[in-house]
Amino acid sequence: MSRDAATDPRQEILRAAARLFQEQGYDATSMNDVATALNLSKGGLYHHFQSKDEILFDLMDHAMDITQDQVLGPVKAIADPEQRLRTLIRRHIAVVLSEREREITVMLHENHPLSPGLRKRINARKKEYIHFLENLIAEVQRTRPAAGKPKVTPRAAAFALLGMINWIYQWYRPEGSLQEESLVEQYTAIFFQGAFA
Amino acid sequence: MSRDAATDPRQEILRAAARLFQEQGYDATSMNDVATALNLSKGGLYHHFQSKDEILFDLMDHAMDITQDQVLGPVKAIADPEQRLRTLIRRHIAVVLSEREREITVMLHENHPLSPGLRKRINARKKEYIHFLENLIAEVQRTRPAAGKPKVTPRAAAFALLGMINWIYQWYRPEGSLQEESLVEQYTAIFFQGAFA
DNA sequence: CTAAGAACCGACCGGTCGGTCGGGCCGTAC
DNA sequence: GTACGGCCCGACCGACCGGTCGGTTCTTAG
Repeated sequence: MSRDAATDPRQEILRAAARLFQEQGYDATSMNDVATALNLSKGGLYHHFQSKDEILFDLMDHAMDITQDQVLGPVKAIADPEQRLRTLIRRHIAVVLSEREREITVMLHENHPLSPGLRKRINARKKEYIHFLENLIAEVQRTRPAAGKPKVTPRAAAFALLGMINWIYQWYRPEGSLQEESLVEQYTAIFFQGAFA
Repeated sequence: MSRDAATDPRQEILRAAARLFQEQGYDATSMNDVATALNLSKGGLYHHFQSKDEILFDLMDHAMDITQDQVLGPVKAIADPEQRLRTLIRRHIAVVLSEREREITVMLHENHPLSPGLRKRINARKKEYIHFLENLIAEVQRTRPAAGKPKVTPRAAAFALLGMINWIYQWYRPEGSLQEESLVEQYTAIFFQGAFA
């Protein structure tokens, strides 16, 4: 039978590594740090992973899985384009802020040179997300009869939205005054109507 | 008499280091790399800087100087709040995209642990920028009589705008189809009226 | 019980890193 | 001339890194 996810050693290692990479950065975290955090020796750690890069890749790939499951999947089930976009914003912010899903911020920040093959796989998944968002924005634009033709291309709008949200990890502190729910509403308002509506 | 800026060895070193840090990252760039890029030995390099951290700090401090000179300074001279904000967006984007000012992206991306004292100085300058932007947005909100009270706080709007712009370095390629002028107009439009105006 | 394989340990390796140091070169002052 | 300081070289150091390896312990199937 398959492994219980809670005690699968690879999953545990990935969780610990994600925490350390997020706190100290990938380069500043040694394999010894990861092993020690798990009450393991470095040799023991290498029994489960072949290399440090493999850990990073698995982490990033897992981060894309999370995005797929928590954002893209649920969102695709929504019929109305505008509601679909609003939900995407809400869920994307939720994933970035999630304490449990530290892989996401690691993936957003680290751009350590993986082997070209692995790098391509991650980039392909990122691009898939961008294109989905781009198409979704284009769809919403079509349902909203603007006065003239819209000034903003779906592509630029997609990058702007991703920037707004993906930058949050740089300044957000859970103990701060700006809470998740308020953030979702305000960012949604800015993207749909601007900061001065 | 004071040094000519073009031949000041410290400035030359900072330029070279900025280029390498941007291309390969701070950790992945050795002092030997920096020295070699300048046809210098590592020992010679250490004649001008005491440590690698000192280079990084000077780089970041210089990046804040550039922001001061190229963005904050010129913008403060503009009387009309809305024009002031529009110019800030334009100039902030210009600085992030500037090929000559690589210090900026290094500062945006690297968060290597500097000594607490140095770190505080950089953070203080960043906060000063944020507060200026926050106040400017509040001022524009006052000049624009919104229907009800504005839904968006100046603080959230400031972070959203900074995220949009500071994230650009993650995806922008000068040879791409989206050019600086178009980017400025579209980002400005999104921030003022949303993506669907 | 035994045997086998997974899990793990800890010593170790080659290499690289940031940083040091003693000394050499060279323009300038006297 | 010579003494001196700025500038620079290149050999070197200790620490640490990612990764390896031979061997030990634990688990489990038969």
